[in-house]
Amino acid sequence: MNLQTIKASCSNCNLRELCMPMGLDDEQMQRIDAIVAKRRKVKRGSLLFRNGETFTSLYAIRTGFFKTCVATEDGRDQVTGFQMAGEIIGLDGIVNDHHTCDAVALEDAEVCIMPFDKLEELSREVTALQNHVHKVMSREIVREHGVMLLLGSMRAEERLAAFVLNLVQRLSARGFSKSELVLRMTREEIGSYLGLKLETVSRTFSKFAEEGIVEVKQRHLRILDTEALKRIVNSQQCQS
Amino acid sequence: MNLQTIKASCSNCNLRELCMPMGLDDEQMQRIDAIVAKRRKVKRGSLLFRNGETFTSLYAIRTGFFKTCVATEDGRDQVTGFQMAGEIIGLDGIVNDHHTCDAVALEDAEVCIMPFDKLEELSREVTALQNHVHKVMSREIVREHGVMLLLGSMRAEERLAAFVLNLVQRLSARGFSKSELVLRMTREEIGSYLGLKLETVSRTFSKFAEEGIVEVKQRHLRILDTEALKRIVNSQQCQS
DNA sequence: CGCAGCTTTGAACGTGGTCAAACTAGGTGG
DNA sequence: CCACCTAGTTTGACCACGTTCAAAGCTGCG
Repeated sequence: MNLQTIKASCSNCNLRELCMPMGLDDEQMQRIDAIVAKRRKVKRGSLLFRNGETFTSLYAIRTGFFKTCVATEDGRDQVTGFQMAGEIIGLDGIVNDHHTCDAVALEDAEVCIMPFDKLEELSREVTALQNHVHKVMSREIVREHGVMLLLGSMRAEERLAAFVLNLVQRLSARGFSKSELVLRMTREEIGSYLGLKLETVSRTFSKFAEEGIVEVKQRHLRILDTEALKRIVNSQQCQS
Repeated sequence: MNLQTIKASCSNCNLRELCMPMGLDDEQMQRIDAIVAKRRKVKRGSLLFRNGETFTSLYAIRTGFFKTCVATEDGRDQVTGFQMAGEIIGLDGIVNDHHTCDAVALEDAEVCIMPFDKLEELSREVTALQNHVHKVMSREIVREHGVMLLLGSMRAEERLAAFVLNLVQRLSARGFSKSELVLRMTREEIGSYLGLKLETVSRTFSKFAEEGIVEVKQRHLRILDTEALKRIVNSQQCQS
């Protein structure tokens, strides 16, 4: 268990606009600060929370990179998402007061702890916060619709192209390069997320590289032709 | 457009325990009644809301059966869920104030209209309602995790078995038979939901029928061996 | 240096997709 | 009332995409 906790402060956090509502006055900001009191460091490879664990808090990622995954009794498992700085995880725990998936840090990470009872309490008084919480949850629902579309109707190349575009888009929204990125996850984890085997992911990357669309060197990825990736995703092939 | 609206009342609705929080006092119940003021009838085949439409309300299904589906520009589309009485639809619209999927009635239906601004307002005062809204959204997130697991890691037979078991479980929770059901959707819609082609759905039903697991007669389905279906879903075949 | 974990690549195979045709049920109009 | 039409379903034959199994290569770390 990794329980190192540190005092947090949203008011002077540069990720504020990503995980908090906008247009709050000083008093409201302070009240949020009071609630998001602590941070927690999570070492690469260790869990922020695990399936079955009691749910108490949502977590805002400050630094680092996570995957969430669900599992069946018979040992199957499925990566349900990759999360980066500014994103909120733990929403799955609200229904039944315990988590239904694992959250694993793919690199050393730090999260802000947001106790959910306090969050509910405050969002009864701060309308902007209430609305924000609703939007965060709805956004997650819409994101998952997109993943279902991907898993249900796309071919391997389309899936991987969509995946890369999505990653680079989120990274560029955080000030990183639009054309270069380091994959924080293994081929197997990408495959699990995309409903493919790791060999297929590897092969498809190689194919993209042969075609001059990307440069792949292990986990390092350079995008040479973004438009080609977009064309692959929107290829009318599966017109039905 | 189908705008027939009728006065609603949650307080004496027999689906109350499905779509509303429990343990409310009379005053709270009345305030909810005041908000869920109207119902709307939706004819088989017509839309409750469509992609792009402005979001104003959530809908609680009173009678009937819906599908929701998302689409890409290039004509691909994906059924993201089937919803029945007591379930809430429209959550996708909260993030961006407009819907991102279509909701189609698969049989004549009636829904209760819950204006979302009013719902937010009241849930600031009625804690049980606030908590309920959060749980409804979280439940949808968890459900979608399950679909992702299905689409990402199961084979055709496993998917269809899981689908049938899920349907019959939800129906039996509403007082219907555990062994007999009428499919409200086409093979194509089932296929879209499960990431399979309609022919595969048909073939797999036939296979189950040959094996004596179910009896299939068009849309009418009788389950002869529930345990066999469960075994198919939990088959360790994809042990990885 | 040597080992473990991850990745790449090849060859053979199988599940599910594609295309096509026949069949069924339900609704409409002559 | 039956003939017809449409939408949906079933079944067959063939094919392709992605999986499986296997081996070799790369990278980083103790």
